Amino acid sequence: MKRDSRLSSVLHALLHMAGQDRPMTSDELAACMRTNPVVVRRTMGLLRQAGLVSSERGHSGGWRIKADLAAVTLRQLHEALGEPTVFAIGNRHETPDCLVEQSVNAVLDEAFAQAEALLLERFASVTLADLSAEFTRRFKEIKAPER
Amino acid sequence: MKRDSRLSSVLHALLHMAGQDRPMTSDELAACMRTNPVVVRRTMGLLRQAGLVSSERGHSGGWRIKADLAAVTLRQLHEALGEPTVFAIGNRHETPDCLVEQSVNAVLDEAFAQAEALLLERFASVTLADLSAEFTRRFKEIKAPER
DNA sequence: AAAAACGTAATAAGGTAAGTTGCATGAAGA
DNA sequence: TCTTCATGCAACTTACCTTATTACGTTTTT
Repeated sequence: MKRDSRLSSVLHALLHMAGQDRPMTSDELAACMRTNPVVVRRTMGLLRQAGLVSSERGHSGGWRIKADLAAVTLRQLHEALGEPTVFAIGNRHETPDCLVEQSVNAVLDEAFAQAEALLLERFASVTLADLSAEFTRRFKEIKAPER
Repeated sequence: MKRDSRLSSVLHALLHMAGQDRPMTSDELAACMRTNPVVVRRTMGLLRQAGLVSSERGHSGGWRIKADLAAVTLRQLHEALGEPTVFAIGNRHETPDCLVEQSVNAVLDEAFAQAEALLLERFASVTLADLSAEFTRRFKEIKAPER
């Protein structure tokens, strides 16, 4: 199954943008992420709708982070992307007539709901600032390994 | 996104089989699940490889549950199906060069790993017997509602 | 005016689960 | 033994979804 990698993509993009003072263009971000600038616009457009980034057209235009890095959680980004389906596994029929299947669905749904709740809770606990710190930590580790 | 519904399917099938003394044919199961008998054979074949069901050919052949209902967990079934990918969301690149992307991946992977662990733990805690009991409960509730 | 950038719609490409067809094989019953 | 009913299996098709691409319009700066 083809997995939705937009959350991963926008995080990558936002962290690169965070290190810049000037706006970054869709072409620059696309080059970073090995994708197409139109895909970048489409995805970043969703973040703009959520008020997390802004875009400017014309010369020296591009994308800018609008929010405080410490105030943006992965969960907000997930929501900005339209809360895409989390699981690649699911029930065969959503509202079956068969009582057996209803029972199966109920039990599976409960398990999936718990796992999704945990995932979203984890997402809510991580901010862009945290990610940035994680990057800094890794960067230092590479420059001064085996301390 | 197209979701893998085989776990849901086999649970449905197994519960129907559990209520029967005779083997059930792929055609019968396919009719229950509104699918194709070949799909049933493909999926049930995986359970047979795991030793959970047996199949017999020819007249009065079909599928039978080999194991004790109380001894088979959803997790075992998930494993029998080849442990299909749980999440519909994932990293853009699995082993990126970019240190930023590595950091993003690491944090996301951690969250996904926790959620998957919880899901599998839930799966491990539910047996076919539990599902059967859930069905019985629902069945009684319908026959004697608002007690 | 030209160049650089985003905005958006429409379409193609690529991958995966599920569905379908066809034929071989084996077991039971007439 | 012959027919029927069942699984086994391979090959192919269909459906759907994400991502990529193409094309054109619009806005802003130089």
